[in-house]
Amino acid sequence: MSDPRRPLTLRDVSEASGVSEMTVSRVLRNRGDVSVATRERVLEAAKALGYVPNKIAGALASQRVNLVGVVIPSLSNMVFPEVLTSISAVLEDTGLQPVFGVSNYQPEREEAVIYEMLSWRPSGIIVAGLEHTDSARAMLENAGVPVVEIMDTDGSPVDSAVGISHERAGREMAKAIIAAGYRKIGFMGTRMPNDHRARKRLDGFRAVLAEAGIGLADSEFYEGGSALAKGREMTEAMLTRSPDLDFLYYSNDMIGAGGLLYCLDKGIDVPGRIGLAGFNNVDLLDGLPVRLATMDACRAEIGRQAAMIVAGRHPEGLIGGEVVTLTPKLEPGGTIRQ
Amino acid sequence: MSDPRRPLTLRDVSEASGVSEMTVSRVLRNRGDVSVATRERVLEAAKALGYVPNKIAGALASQRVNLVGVVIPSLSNMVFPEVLTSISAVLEDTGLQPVFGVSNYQPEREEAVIYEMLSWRPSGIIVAGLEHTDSARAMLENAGVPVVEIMDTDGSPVDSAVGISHERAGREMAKAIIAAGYRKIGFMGTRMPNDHRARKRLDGFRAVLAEAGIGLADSEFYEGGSALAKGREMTEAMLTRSPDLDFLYYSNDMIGAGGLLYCLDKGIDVPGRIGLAGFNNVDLLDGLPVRLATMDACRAEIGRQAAMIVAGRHPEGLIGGEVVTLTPKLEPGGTIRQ
DNA sequence: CTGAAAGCGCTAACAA
DNA sequence: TTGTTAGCGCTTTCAG
Repeated sequence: MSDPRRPLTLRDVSEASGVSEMTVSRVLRNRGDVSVATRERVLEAAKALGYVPNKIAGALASQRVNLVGVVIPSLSNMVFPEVLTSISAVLEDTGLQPVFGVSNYQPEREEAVIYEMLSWRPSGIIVAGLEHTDSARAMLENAGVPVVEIMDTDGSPVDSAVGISHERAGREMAKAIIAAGYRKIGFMGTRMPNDHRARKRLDGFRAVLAEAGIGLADSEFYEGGSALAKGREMTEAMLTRSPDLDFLYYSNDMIGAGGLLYCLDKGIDVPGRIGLAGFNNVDLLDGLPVRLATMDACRAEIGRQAAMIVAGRHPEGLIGGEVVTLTPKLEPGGTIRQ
Repeated sequence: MSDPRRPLTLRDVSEASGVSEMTVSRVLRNRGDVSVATRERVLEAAKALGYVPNKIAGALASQRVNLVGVVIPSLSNMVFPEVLTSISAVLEDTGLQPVFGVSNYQPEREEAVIYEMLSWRPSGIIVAGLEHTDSARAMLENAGVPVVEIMDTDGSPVDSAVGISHERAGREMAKAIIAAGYRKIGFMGTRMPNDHRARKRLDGFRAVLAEAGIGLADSEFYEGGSALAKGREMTEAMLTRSPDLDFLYYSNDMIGAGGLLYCLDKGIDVPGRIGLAGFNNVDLLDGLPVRLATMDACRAEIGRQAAMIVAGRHPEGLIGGEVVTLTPKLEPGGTIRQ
């Protein structure tokens, strides 16, 4: 050994086992026929040396990369880790490996992440949302690999899409609330110009209210901090300044849960005096004293289907263009009058 | 164009701009001196074509990869996404790119993830915990790049480590509880043989109790499901079968929060009749009606320092071996008697 | 079943 | 400032 810290190569294994590099390569990839004796000799040598194949070289030579890029806006949202988990689970059996990137809800950052990912020539890309910079969209269109946009289907996908209509989710919730007899409705959500899905839900929600001849009686937006605490604070503030509200619609379950805990604390009659609803159907809700009304965002199913689309596509014979629109289910819980 | 879907290469940009491949490469990497005129011509051509450099080829040629592998046990734990976020934030300015992998608390799975990562020859590896399969440990030792083990420092790191002593965290909590006068103590946690950190905390906790001549009066372990709901259920069950308990120690804040909500619900006097404590100091606690006693796991700081160690190391001049032990802070909240 | 030759797309090193 | 030449470590292809 000239330099003990030089990374090992196929050649080292070849020399150690007295077999050609080519045959070593075949053994290590389980490709082609190799005699049992040779195979064992090679495996033994590779293990003894602690050889780890160099996928960079392998990928360059074979023009094949077992990576799937996954771009999401945030990790702290609790929603995305769940999608990632279901993507991982599906890809596990396919030999594909997910690689995650986070855009922090910034379009330019997303563009940079997509560029970086494409430069590794992945087998596919999964990206949250349909809104991208022109440049990012162009890159995705020209990538020559399956592109699946997830979470949302209100818009024009680059290629395939799996998600729900957030506009419709907002509409359905508004309908249910009105049907239950609530009329003075307040809204709380994040102040994030680039959270298009939250915006679409609010748009749909407002549209139905407008059709019913009522408007949002109050609304408030927050940023940063603990969502549960924010929900509590905002609810207190809103009920103080608009005491006649009879319903609070939250853009996510965490702030909704905060609001619910506040109301229970104060002994406010829920859902009699006031109703509450969130969005996402996160696990957390199971542990609350009263179940918050919510709408399931189908996160696990979205991840599953997106991964299957990416995995199922052969590099050749690209068809693409599937759009899967899942239907979110309203979970009335115990915070909407029956 | 022969095949419109053939990925573009440097050669395409070279031909389109009338400049050699080498010069194009220099422009695209901002390396070496290139005249302004040439540079602009190249940039224009690259942009017009929509060229995305092939990092696989680049990495093979330069023997340099700007990737840092990050291996964590779980994404659903709420703790790890936060560590990832702080790692990302630090690496952002260094030109390094984190690549995440999840082991699901399975040693063999972790070994596979590490193997896969090393096969891409990353610039460094960050891995949660000090316990690995022999084979994984050997791979990390021979990787020839900085390896930082995070979260825990109770053990022998492969190279560097940044974390807290969970054994000590358990001890400190036990001391505080005993000092507050509690004597009949129950414990609840996850049933995960491979969650070494939770185990170490419990070990330390028990050791102090033993020194004080008291044992755990009751304990229960769960798996799966919503942690908040599990905390609620387990607490109800435990208080029913052991009504004389005066303290409940939870292995994480989520189940602790569930237990706290249960107690508040039932009108149990906290912390008078019974005290409660969790671990991690998650954001969520801010929104609870009463703040749960907990201990900060220093997640953000751990991620920050680990990323800095990986980033600060030059491939040559590897020193390694830093061990940073942070000191978790006890947050008494409102669930331990003063 | 095994091996030799030719390159994958890029960059280090050197030359002009 | 620009270009040329040789690989990086592997796999494809073709020949034994």
